[in-house]
Amino acid sequence: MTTLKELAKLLNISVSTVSKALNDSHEISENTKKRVYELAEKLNYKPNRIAQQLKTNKTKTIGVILPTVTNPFFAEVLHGIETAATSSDYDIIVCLSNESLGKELRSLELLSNGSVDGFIMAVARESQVEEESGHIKSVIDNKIPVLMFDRVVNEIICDKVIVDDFQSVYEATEYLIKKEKRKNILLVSNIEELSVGKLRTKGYRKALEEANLQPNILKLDNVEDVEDKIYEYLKDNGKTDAIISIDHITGVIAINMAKKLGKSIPRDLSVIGFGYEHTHLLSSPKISIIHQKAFEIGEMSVTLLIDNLNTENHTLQTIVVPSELKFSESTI
Amino acid sequence: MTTLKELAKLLNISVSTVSKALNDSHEISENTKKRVYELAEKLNYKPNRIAQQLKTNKTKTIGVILPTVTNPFFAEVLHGIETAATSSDYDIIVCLSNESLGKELRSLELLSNGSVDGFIMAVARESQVEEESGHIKSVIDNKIPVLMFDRVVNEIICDKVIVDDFQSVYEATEYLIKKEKRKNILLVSNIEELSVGKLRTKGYRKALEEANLQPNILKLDNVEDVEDKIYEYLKDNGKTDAIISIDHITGVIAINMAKKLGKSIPRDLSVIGFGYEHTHLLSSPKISIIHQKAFEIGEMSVTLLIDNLNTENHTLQTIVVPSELKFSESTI
DNA sequence: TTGTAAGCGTTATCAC
DNA sequence: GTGATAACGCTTACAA
Repeated sequence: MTTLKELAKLLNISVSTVSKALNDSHEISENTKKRVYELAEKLNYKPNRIAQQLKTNKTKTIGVILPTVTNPFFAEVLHGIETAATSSDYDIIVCLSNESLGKELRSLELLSNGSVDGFIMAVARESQVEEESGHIKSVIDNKIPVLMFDRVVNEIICDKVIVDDFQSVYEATEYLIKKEKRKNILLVSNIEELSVGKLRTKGYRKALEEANLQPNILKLDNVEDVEDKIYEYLKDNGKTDAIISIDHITGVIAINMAKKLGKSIPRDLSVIGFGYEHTHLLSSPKISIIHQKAFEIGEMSVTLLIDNLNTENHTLQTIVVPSELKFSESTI
Repeated sequence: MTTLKELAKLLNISVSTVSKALNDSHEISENTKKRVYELAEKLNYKPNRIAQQLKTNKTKTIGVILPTVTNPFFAEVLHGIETAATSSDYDIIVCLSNESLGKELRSLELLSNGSVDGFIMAVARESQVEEESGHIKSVIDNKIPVLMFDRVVNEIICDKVIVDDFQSVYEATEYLIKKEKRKNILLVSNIEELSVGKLRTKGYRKALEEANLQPNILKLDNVEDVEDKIYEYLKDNGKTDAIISIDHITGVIAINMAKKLGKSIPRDLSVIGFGYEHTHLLSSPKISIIHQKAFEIGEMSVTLLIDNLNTENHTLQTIVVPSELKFSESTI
């Protein structure tokens, strides 16, 4: 790679002159600038990023720690993060915790050595279950800003971008009760142990309580037997007239199982699930979805973190990104 | 952040002694080492990564450029890449081209300034359509190793990790013809312009040709009207007795549409699609899938690239990762 | 307008 | 066993 030194030597001027010329300093004559530009162009000179980082003590890099990226929600958030970061001239280093506390901890530690200016993260499942967050606190204590999104830790004070988990499910449930006159609404959940899962279930319970209806919750822990479990439940509980799935997959499966049992959707059964960009394409009849604005969550996270990095008196805040209830044509 | 200098000052010894002690040099006395270790531990000293990178001229970072990450295939590849990179002590900087040539070009350029030791990439759709690859060649000419996976450019000579696109579809088609005695096999495709799409279609054609059957190809360009197009096709072509989808989404939709038309699967219609980890969960009856080993592709890519980075006489190679034909219970 | 020199935090060479 | 010094490539007072 071409360096300033090489350019300087070839042009018979000093390194600092070259540096200033390339930074378009007013100190340098137009003539010299021109000579420098041309040679730099010719030799395809690019300032060494590492050296700049060392000098300025800024990496312009964000560490992004995600539980997984095969879940479309996190994939879409990553998309938003990458887009916003790029447009602010930041790079992102991505680590996947695979829902493991240990991996999350190691990633944070490894990148806390000057590799990144700050972190954007969603807490690993294990960290939430174990209620362990000392590793995150320690990063913040070391003056490296952290932003948490979606799955957050209440005890930790930092910027947060969250979804209206409680509210969206509350409203969806209320809609089923009031508009569609449903009385036996089943909640299907495979994320009960996550902060977001708890909030969503809470929203469901609240709406039912207000209508004096009984909650029915089907907890699933193993993705592989979801089909059977739902099928059995629907067979044994013929009165079920609506299903709310609080994840992005069991809703589609519920529709398939209901069809298998000869139920007409949405006449006999309404189904609302969480979903993202293409979820609706995969079910027929179309599932109604609570659409989390994952891309926007990613974008907002970057904006907020960068503000924290660049603003002297940044005030920590929690932003709630409202979800959008998207009714399928057939349900409405 | 604590630096060597600070440790040195506090211990009243020189920076170089501290450095050597921390690197467990035999030159340093056990006693000194102990004092250094303890203070470093206490002050949570971590060697500044940027300084090390500048010194060694190695970033231990891989630039990963993906067309998108909301496609489960690329998400899973990324998972494999992250896993393998982490276990080899490499970080990854992720850029998404969003299928755009311009973005791909800018990402490559931006990271070619010493930010990464090498690249792993799948070419953007636009780059393939426009047959533009000068930007990639120029990176390689600058002595930065590039590894391409899945979507590759034949003209560029570099390490490659690819899928057996031709072979897998050829075999799947052959299976439908010979074992299931299907005669009217439809190929559904929304990736016709990609190198991988062309290869898959070729495999299909070859198998049909050998059996003296006519190809029927339904090209879809807009995800939103896939349902209607498939529905119409199946309605107008009642003799269709098998469908091969060469992407990861239209197969599931085809099953839904066939059911809507009252067809029995797999009796009236066999469906084989491309799929990944959880694809089969989303359809009922279960779709048969050509399972691309996305995670392994990611892992292999990292292994091969790192070998290139660290081996003096690395020989460029192309690795083919065979797919696995997974028949649903109901089809077999 | 240009150049000198110090410094970012680390490692490595060489002297003491 | 320990320390002084230079170097990686860049930026930036300060000097000329």
